[in-house]
Amino acid sequence: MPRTRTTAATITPVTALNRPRTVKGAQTRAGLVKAAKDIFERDGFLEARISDIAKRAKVSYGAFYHYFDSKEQIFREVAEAEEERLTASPDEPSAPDEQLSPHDRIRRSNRRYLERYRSEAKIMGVIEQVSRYDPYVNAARMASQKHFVERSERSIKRLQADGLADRRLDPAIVSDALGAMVARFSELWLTQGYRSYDFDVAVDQLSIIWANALGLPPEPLPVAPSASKPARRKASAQSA
Amino acid sequence: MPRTRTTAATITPVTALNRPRTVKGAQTRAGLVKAAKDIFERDGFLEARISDIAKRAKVSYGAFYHYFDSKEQIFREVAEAEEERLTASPDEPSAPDEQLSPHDRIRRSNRRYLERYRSEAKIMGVIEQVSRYDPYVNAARMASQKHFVERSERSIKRLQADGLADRRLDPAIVSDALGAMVARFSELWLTQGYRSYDFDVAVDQLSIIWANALGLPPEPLPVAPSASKPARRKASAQSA
Amino acid sequence: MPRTRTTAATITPVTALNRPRTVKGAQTRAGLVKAAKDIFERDGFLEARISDIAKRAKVSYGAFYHYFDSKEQIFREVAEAEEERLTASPDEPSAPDEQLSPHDRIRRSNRRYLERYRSEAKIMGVIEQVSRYDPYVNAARMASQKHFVERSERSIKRLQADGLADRRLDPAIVSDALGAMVARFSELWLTQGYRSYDFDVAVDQLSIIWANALGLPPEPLPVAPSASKPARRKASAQSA
Amino acid sequence: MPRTRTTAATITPVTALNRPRTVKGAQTRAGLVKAAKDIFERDGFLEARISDIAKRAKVSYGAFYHYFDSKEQIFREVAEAEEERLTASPDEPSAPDEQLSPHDRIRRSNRRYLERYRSEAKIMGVIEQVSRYDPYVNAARMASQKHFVERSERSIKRLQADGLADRRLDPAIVSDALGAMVARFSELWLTQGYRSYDFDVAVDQLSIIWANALGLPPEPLPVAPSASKPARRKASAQSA
DNA sequence: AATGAATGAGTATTCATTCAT
DNA sequence: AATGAATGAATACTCATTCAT
Repeated sequence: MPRTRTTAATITPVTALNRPRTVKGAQTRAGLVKAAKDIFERDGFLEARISDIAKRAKVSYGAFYHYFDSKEQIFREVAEAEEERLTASPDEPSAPDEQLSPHDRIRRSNRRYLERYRSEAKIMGVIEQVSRYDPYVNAARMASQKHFVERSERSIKRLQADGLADRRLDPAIVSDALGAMVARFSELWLTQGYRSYDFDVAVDQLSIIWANALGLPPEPLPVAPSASKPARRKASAQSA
Repeated sequence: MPRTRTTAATITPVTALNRPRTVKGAQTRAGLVKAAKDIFERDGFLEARISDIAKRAKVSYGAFYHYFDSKEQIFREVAEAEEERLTASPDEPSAPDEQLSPHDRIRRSNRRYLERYRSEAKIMGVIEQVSRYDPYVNAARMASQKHFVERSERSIKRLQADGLADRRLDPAIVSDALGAMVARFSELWLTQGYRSYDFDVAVDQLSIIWANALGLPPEPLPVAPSASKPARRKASAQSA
Repeated sequence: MPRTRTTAATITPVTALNRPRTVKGAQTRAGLVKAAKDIFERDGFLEARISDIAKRAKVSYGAFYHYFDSKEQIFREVAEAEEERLTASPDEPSAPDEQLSPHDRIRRSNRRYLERYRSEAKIMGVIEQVSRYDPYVNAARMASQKHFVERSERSIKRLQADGLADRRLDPAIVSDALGAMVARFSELWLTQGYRSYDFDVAVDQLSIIWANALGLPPEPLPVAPSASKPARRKASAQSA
Repeated sequence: MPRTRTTAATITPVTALNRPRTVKGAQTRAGLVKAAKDIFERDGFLEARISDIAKRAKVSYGAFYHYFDSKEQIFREVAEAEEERLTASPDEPSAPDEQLSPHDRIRRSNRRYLERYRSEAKIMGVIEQVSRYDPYVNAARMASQKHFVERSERSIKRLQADGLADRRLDPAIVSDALGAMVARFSELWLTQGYRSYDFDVAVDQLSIIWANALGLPPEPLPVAPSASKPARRKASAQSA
């Protein structure tokens, strides 16, 4: 097929792709994946040319097809790697969850997501695009989203059981909705250049929305003994 | 150029090539738009063929180009019509806003959005797709989103001024975020078949999240004077 | 698919080919078929290039695909036309069959076949080639062969019923075998340049074999009253 | 040139690139030939992939090219082996030819040919295919055919000299034609699945045609002294 | 002897768009 | 207004063959 028709129907190809069996082969393959990501970031999926990928990896046209079946396939590999990165456990063990207040856990989780999204914003934008017509990429996107949503869902259930969260909330829908909020907000803000916010402010605001939405009791003030008006906290939060 | 690549750079003016000057011409043009929508719904933007559109409109190849410059252009027209439909004022004048409680206004607004999204879910899915690579369509999508967001923003400001909404909230970010939540939740649920929810439950839950997020004071019970526990309200809210 | 893989599995394509709807279109299409035959004769099927066909027909690349789906398809059309030519009724009504002796009918039939095969020997050679890997072309080849075989079969049955042909013969197998003989002999002689025979001699010899094979009684001498030795006839037959 | 088009012009010498010098090498080479035959039988020549041949022989890509120049070359070797098998002298010395009647010799010869063709029908079909575009394979096919034809030709001459065969027959043409008949009938019947005949019946019928064609005097009944009607012989012939 | 990574020329095919009628 | 024939640029993909190890 001379022209890639990005069809949902395209099922996994018959031709098995070659797994590299030597160190050199593994390097070549890795180089292709790296090059592909660069090209996809630069040109988007549709405009990306296999020839450009091969050229940037400094290998021949054929080398590409030695390891990959198609542009779709290498993109899926790039996308999967990104989704894994997005859901990976943090490198530093950090404070154990138990020590943190619900508010802090929400904040930490949102910050982490936004930081990771931002650091790979360009390719995330392309993944968002492709996920709308490649069911495979969409599945990977969904799997990653599910990771966050299920964590929220468990957390919401626990908070409800503890009498800390609004009992009217359906944990499944609410975690979907809040997950959708963060994901779409990230895309809008970080890949589509829609308005520009201060990073810390955005983290803070999303976290307030999240905590409020769950109906969490007001957060005890971090350090100072008194100070009760919410309006005051705003400033301190933004400066964080 | 025999073939237009769907390039982000291609931003042609909206002006249609030929405005029909006769009744028959207007019919032909309208038939093409109608046919295009059907084909886009069936095949998506990338897979849609001008030939299929012309065939379905029962006109020739050339007739298409008599009225439209390109596939992009006719899609933009379809997309714009949808966005307008989404943001249109309700047909029935309904109760004046002033009469409604903030909670009810939120609920009504969410219900209207979800209803409209659902009734055209198929083409909305395609618009979501195309908006990721056609800046013009994206602009239309954003304009429609802005419509909702700005309304929320004004509303949040007013509620904050009235001491009814959490003052820590930045109205701009929050309205963006909540708008993102509803938009993305709609897409996930109504076009990507991700889980399936009861329509009324979904409206209700999104509205609770929204009201909670703004920190609105608890809603007075609709009819009965007493009954204070939130848990009880759940049932009545769902039946709304 | 950038490279034609001549696969037996290739089923009829989904894309309907365009039927010409104007006189000009019909001319273009016919020109392509003519050009294709020339190119196939010159280069064989595998080596033939669509671009060469289009060039020779003095139309663009796209014009080819306006009327045909693939190289296979246009070849099939060329092949079918040849097979039809091979089995077509003679232009001149000629002497009615009833008037002819069995020997003469055999001779006339063989002559006609060989003449027709010879006049299109080049393309027949290509058809023989392609019929070995394109089941569709093979089917056309078989259909034409069947035409001759069934005629022989009926004839053999009649001759057996009349006591003129060897009753041990199974009409189906024998007509297949004699049909195979003439077909393969034609290919060997006329397309593969295997030995070179005088045309009339070849017709005569094949016809003698055929008549002998059926066990027909000796043919009464054409003109002369006596002369009984077969050997003598040879000369006169060859000169026919 | 990275890719050899199967061109009629490509006539490379038979000399193998590397004759194996060790036992192991000879095994590898033999394994490749065996694997090649399997793959050619399964996929045909055009669809056969060197990679599949190497895989089936459980050796690497490079090993193939250590022993063979090209796909053409290994096919030629496979084809030659088949043609040799087809023309090989029978294993059992059998009754000396002199003892057999002309009818019996014809029958024995046809039976042997059909048996051998049938036992390797799959690869014979591929050889028929390739012989139409590889002149080298065609030459091998012709050589084998010539083997039979020349034997027939000598036999016909002898029978004519003995007054047993129709003197009008030109031994060269007739042996070509009858050889063509048996060869093509075999292909049609045994590789193309055209009708299906009982093996013994087919041998018998071809032999009757052959004997009749030569104008041999009727065969004396095998055992019994009397019984003169030809029709009766059919049964006994079939049981042969 | 053997491995398998790397090469890259060669071509069918698509389909938006133009234009003569 | 409408037809539909004609255009042709653009590219993914194959796989025989080479070659460094």
